[in-house]
Amino acid sequence: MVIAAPVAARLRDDILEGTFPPGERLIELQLAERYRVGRAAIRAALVELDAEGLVQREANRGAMVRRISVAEAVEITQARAVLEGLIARLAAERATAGERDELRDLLAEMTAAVEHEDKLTYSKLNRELHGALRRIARHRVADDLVANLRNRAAHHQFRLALMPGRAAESLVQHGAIVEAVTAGDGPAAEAAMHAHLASVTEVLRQWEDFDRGP
Amino acid sequence: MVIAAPVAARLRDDILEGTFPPGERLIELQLAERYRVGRAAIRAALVELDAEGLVQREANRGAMVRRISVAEAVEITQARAVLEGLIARLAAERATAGERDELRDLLAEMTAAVEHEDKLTYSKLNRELHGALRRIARHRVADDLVANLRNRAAHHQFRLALMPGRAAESLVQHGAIVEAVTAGDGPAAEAAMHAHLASVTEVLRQWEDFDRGP
DNA sequence: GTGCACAATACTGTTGACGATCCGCTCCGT
DNA sequence: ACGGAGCGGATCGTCAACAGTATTGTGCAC
Repeated sequence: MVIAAPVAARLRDDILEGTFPPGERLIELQLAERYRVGRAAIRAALVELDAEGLVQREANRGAMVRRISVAEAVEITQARAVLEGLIARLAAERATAGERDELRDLLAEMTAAVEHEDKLTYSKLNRELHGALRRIARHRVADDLVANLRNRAAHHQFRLALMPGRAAESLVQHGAIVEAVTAGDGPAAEAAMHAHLASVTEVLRQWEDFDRGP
Repeated sequence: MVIAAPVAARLRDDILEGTFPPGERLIELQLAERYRVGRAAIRAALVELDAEGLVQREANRGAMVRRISVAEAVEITQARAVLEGLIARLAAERATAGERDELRDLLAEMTAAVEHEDKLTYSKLNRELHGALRRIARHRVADDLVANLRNRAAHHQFRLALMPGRAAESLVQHGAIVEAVTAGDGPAAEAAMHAHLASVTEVLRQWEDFDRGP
């Protein structure tokens, strides 16, 4: 995490933004040339991303961008649900006045984005809101775990954000979360976060049925 | 995870069983000789264990066994609480008749261990019970996360197991968990698991106050 | 035309050596 | 005695070359 950080970070970004789609083979020599580093640095980065679950490695067969099935995305979202529930509860207990304002501002921007039907901005603000909660909760362990889980399911998350009507539904749920957190009501914030991610899980489950349908 | 697996696994075991205590420096050349492998394999293993949080690496300064503060152990236990709560709930929903018997048997053995004041056996059965629940829940993502969190706080966990009277208190809580799971009551199982790990958190918090006391 | 043995290829895994960096220690000036 | 510059040992980071293994393509027999 320390030494290969620059290379691993660049490779991670490229994977997350789709430059290397799921299933793409990651050949050490090509990556070494692309990032202008030695093969050793690439190897270290691949080991790191493998441990993160973003990359899959097989002995003597090389590495590839990990494919996340919908079923696995459901599991990831369930794990996120309980962890972000914890984060929401702590955020409600620990938020300062300034941080509460910040959350309300973010929610206002999200509302505006929905009104303008700007899905991309909404998706970005969505990430920012969840990130703000993690920062406010000041819980390093949960923060790291959630960041990793989010990355793993990033593709499905993106697909979800583009669904028609999804942003509006999501906005209501985020409103409930922000309301509970700013009110300092931990249990309500946790419940609201659970409800939010349970609804995400539901959508994913429908895809699961659809994807393996006829 | 794949190729360095054998070396990483051996090193992990040695760290967990205390052969390399927290703070111990892990020098690549020494480890390479100890495990009869090249330095490259050691490097890969260290990167992997770094990502797991068991080892800390600094550029040009080498690796050492990560020290986990009591404060961090509290965070780890909180994260475990919500994840194992999810596991307990799923286990309650998914356990077969045979698996329910297995849980009851484990609980009976734990009761016997407490009666004989056999802390070591109790600790081992404790791990087995939590492991059985993870297996029964069939939730790969949560399983992996919890396994990792458990490893990270292993030392504190061990210290906890040796506390006088701790086993008896723990037994009651595990009884509640097993009862809820075998009854198929998901929410009750989740609540019982939360209560159990909340009590662990409480003990850790007392240590935190004590450790940095006078 | 089809199936199988076999060779060519492509990539990974490993090794050894070299250069870079950091830490502790000594030495010297004040 | 004290503090800072300089030196040396220890250890990591990187590179180039080689060996090993899986995969692909080719030719031959039938």
